Amino acid sequence: MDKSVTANENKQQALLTLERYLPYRLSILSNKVSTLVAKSYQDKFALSITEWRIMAVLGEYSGISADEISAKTQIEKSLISRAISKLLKRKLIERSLSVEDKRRSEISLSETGYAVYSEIVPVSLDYEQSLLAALSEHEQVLLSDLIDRLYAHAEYM
Amino acid sequence: MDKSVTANENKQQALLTLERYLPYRLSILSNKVSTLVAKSYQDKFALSITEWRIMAVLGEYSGISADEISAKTQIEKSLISRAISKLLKRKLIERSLSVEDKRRSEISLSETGYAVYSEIVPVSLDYEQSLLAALSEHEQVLLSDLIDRLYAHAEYM
DNA sequence: AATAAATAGTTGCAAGAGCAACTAAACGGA
DNA sequence: TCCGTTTAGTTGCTCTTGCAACTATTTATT
Repeated sequence: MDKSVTANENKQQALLTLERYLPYRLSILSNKVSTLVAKSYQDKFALSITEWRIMAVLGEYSGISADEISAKTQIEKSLISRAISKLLKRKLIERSLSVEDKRRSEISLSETGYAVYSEIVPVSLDYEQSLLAALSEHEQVLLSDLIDRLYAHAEYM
Repeated sequence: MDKSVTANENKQQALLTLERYLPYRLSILSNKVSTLVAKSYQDKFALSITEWRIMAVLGEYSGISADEISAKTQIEKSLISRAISKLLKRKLIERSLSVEDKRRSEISLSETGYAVYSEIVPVSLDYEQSLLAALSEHEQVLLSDLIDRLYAHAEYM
């Protein structure tokens, strides 16, 4: 018997074809895309995806707390805490304690951090664009919308 | 000054909004979906996502090698190797050495493994369906197509 | 046939991820 | 004001992930 003949051909069993299974396909697409983009800055700046995402939100929102970074990046707060230590050591970010709430810290990009940020952003956006070049303008908008709705629905489930 | 005011409002810098950045959005959507689906079988069968994916391909292709599983699941071969050991210990799969090629192993679901597989598949498919319920039939087809094209393009890059 | 190159699978190791326990500070009643 | 609860952040621990080195076997080259 041929090894690659499906095991289910004579069975009444519902068949799950992994290659067609949405959660799986999302996962490998996401993985491929993330590692692809990460390569564009890892050699030059030695930033992990987590670290880069933290810097990305800091580029947008300066002076926010670790918890807010966690919320915006969806990265677990212990990971944020450790990544922040690293970025502080490398002087890419700065931290000060909030006056009103001494538990809270206020984090922002340092001069160097902002320079790095400014260099990576265009590269990352270019990468996104060349990825999306596979789709028409209209399809890009569509995909964006579908992702948002799927996410909202998944969150709700 | 308001803490949440953007840091870039007065600068000529291209802005990367993480929440709108495709690689990021794909990543959190994929994560959300995977962990959601995983929950549906983890309590009952204590299978990791990796283990479940291996069993899923074995349900389709019986008697394939570790390398072929790796190719089909896109999971790194060392992870496959370790997952296989675990599944063997739990007697969910069986392994025999190929006669023609003694390096090669031929892996298939055990009786128990197939029983587990048969129980999980419908649950997983249901989950996929309830996820996709957020989209119309037409949109589902569309999404599927967009994912495929993006993936093909990313692989090509 | 002998040796080099390629392939299947395993294992070591170091980094990443995530849960949970913990400290310190702030808040919210009674 | 006092005490229980919540919140911000850190750290310990464990499991996962992924690269790279390694063994065993097979294939290719001369």
